[in-house]
Amino acid sequence: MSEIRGKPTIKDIARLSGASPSTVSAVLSGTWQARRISEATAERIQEIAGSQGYSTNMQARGLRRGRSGMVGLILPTHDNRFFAEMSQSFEVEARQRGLCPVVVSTRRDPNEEIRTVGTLISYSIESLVIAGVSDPTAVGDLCRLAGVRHVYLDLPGPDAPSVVSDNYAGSASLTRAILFSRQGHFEGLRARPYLIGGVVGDHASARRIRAFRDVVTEVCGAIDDDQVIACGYAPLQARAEIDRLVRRIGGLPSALFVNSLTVFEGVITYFQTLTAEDIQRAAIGCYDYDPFVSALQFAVHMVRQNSAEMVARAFELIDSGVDRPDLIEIEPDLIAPRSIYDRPLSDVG
Amino acid sequence: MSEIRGKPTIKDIARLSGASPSTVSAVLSGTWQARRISEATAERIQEIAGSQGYSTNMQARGLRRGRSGMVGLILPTHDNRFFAEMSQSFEVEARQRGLCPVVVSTRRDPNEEIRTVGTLISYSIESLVIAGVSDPTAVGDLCRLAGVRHVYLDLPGPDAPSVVSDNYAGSASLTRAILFSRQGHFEGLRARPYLIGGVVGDHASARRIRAFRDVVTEVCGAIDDDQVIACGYAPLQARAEIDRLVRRIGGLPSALFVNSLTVFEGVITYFQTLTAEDIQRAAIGCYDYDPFVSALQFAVHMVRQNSAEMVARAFELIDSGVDRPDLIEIEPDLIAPRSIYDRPLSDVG
DNA sequence: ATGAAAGCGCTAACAA
DNA sequence: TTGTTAGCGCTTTCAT
Repeated sequence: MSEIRGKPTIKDIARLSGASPSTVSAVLSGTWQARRISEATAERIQEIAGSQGYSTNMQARGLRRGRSGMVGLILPTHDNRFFAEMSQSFEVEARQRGLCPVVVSTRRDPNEEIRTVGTLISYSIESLVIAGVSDPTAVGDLCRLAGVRHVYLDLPGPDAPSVVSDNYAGSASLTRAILFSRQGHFEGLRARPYLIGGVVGDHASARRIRAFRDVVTEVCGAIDDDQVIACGYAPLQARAEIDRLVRRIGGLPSALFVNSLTVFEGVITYFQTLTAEDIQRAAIGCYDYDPFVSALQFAVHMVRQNSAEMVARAFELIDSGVDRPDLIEIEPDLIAPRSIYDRPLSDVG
Repeated sequence: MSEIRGKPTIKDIARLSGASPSTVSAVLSGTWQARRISEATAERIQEIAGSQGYSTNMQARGLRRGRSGMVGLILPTHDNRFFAEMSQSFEVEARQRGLCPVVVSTRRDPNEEIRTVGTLISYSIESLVIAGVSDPTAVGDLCRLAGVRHVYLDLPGPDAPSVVSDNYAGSASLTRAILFSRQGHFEGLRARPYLIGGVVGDHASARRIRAFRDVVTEVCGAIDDDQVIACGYAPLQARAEIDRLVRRIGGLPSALFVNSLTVFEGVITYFQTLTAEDIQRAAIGCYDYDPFVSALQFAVHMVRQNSAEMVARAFELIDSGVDRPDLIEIEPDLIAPRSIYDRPLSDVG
């Protein structure tokens, strides 16, 4: 029994089994049926490989085959229920395909985005799911140059297929929900509904804002530009803006549409300075879902994007090799306040 | 100007620049000072590489150098504020070191754990941070066999250094906090404090439970075994157990120590069936922090583990090459109810 | 049914 | 200061 220095390689297994490296390779990579290697040989090799603790060196395989077996997911941040759910689904889909999932966050920072995509390309990522980057064009260019198949998620990109939430439909439902659960006794500017958060330039916000405007116009008869406060997604900014709004109109409005969880974090921060009654009088909606938000001291209508479905569709697009910049919209669910228990909980802890 | 078929390689740049592949390699991998290559040559090569959109093939480099430049983090789930914060810190630390972070979740599933670690090893991961796996011994064995440096996080392992929260201290503070904010008018079994969640066998739970018992004994004079319900970390299980408890003792107890966010998710699920008054009468504590929990309709004392510090220490251990199974404990913070705003918000959205 | 040999892109001796 | 060469571990024709 000859000694092996480090991790066993195909050569070691070949020597130990009396077969050639190429035979061992075929057996260990599962292509031995096609190469018509005898079952006996295959079993012997697998036996030895197992007992030696052999595991394929994916760097070598990747180099030789010209691909790596890795798929990437780019997120703005892990620290958010919506994106975290995406990660979970992404891992499931990747593993189902025998691929290695690599999830990275880039904090909506354009430099970080291109640097990170560059890194992934260096590692010969096979395909990339791009969720919520700030500069899809730059990222897409990099991918195209490197021949990396890619799909946009959540926010569409210009040069490849995109899977997004049906932002118009979701926003329309949410807007209706908060409008119809408004309470009376609001006067002046406070009687009007407001939307806070998001970036006017981005597709999701644009659609959500349009739906908000449409529904508000339909229900209330009119809408002013200042009822839409697209102050980005950062909590701190949102807090400042909600503060300004409250000062300007003399209190919370009758209805408030909060455009994403991160914005909601900022808003809730500000709410702590108000009394519970003040808050409870307002009808609050949030485009995105978090189970704990479901249980807050005031009712929050939420839109839960179907991240599992979105990720699944993204993978289908990658599998099928489509690269036209189609836009696929997935309808989200409207979640009634305090209805956390209508949906199955995760059994993971 | 000669044509290049696919992605440019070092050979292409060599040809284009009139230098040799090894010179190009030295320049492009930043070791050219040591090789005393002239600044002029270096600049010329960098120029050309830039204009050709060259990027290092990390699979080739990794294969040649015998390491990959990747570090891994194994989590139970992304879908949890504590672990999500870990991911964020992990990425920062990894990138600071020029490494590529790979974060994967394994859902506390022993098979998934070993399969995933196997995959990472196949990819020649350089080191691994292992947070909250169910079978540290199996995972550690794999790493050791493959010569992968590793550090345990959150839950200690037997064969390598571990960085964990100071569970005893954190739990003692939290227990005190809820005991001292109990309200009167509880009789019989309901007057007693209870702890729910966790696994008796695991280090974190063991320490937290011990502290809970010590402090309860100190403050209340005694504690019964049935005041500790170590029912695992799964939300569904926790819901069932809290339900049983309430039936058994006739309502919520005066004080409830919830051992982790996932358990809290289950508990809050059950709370929805109670009235706000019922809940508000109980003093609730949660070992772990979530900003939205801070804003619930009832006060929750929380322990916020210092995940940034924990991750930083884990990397220091990896950097320094220590592999004795030392245990490093990082003191967590006690967060008073509704004090979300004492801490800086993320500015990421 | 199996082996020999070339080569993926890069780096590190060793030469010059 | 730079070039030549060998080889990391694997896969894949092509031969037999």
